[in-house]
Amino acid sequence: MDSSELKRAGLKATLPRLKILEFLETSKVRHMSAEDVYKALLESGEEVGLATVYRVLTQFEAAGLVVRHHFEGGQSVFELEQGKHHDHILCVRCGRVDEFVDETIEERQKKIAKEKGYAMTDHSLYIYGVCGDCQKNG
Amino acid sequence: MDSSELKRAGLKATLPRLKILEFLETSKVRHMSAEDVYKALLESGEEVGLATVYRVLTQFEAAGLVVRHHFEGGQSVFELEQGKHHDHILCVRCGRVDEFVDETIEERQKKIAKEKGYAMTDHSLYIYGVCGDCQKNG
DNA sequence: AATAAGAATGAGAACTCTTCTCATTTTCGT
DNA sequence: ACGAAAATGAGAAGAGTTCTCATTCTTATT
Repeated sequence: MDSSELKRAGLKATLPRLKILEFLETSKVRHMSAEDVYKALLESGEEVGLATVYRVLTQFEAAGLVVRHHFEGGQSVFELEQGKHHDHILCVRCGRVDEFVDETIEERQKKIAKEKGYAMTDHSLYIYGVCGDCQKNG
Repeated sequence: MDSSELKRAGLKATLPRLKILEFLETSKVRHMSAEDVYKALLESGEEVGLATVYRVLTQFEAAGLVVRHHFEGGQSVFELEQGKHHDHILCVRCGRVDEFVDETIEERQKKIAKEKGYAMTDHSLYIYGVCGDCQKNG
């Protein structure tokens, strides 16, 4: 396990943090709730408390290692930071998540914020729909 | 009090529903949580249970009288339906909420959904920032 | 490598928002 | 006005998340 990423983020290289980071980096699923991370670690035999998972994910978010999303459904979803901003389109049927970037939308948002007199700090855009597979399968 | 709106929406004209609807229609604040509605009714001497407020707002949403938003911060916020779709820009400092419509963004969203193979059902766009007043005052 | 000080962890309590349960009350067609 | 069906209110319960605090781990220093 490599602790340099944590150190670079200003976090001590503790075992739980290393395990969580490693899991996020090796998982094929990119968007996970705290509970998802907790369960996955348990199943792979790692002993990490749920409170720690929440704490660590929040720290990772503050450190910019991870991005937190508020998809519909109430619980936070975390995603490894990949450097490039993107928005999400999700399937309301199966929960699938796809990503996209649209420069035109980005520009319009900046324009709107300026027009309304806001200093824009952030934005979130979610498109909901039924994905191709779910349209076929009923 | 006018019960025709409720009847039109397929809901019995009960006292709690009338009071809640009237409150939503006369309030100057347009975006309110269930708790906000509950407290406001209490203060004006109306006896309505919190569970009923939640239930009724959810029914109003299903009936299309009201739109539910998931602003950051965990709790649902409700807004009287005004016929015309719009998105929101909110101040992270004072909580102020402004509305906007941008046809270009709407179009791009449809295009993206189509490209990704989704049958779009809905979308949510929130811009966060610091409003003009808050920029001046610190 | 041992130590000591401070930070992090884990278990469960606690908290917030929301929904559920069910006995009681209200609505509305007749 | 009556009665069946629906709605309400109070509190319990549930989901997700944060907090508390005693114990354990990390790391800088010997």
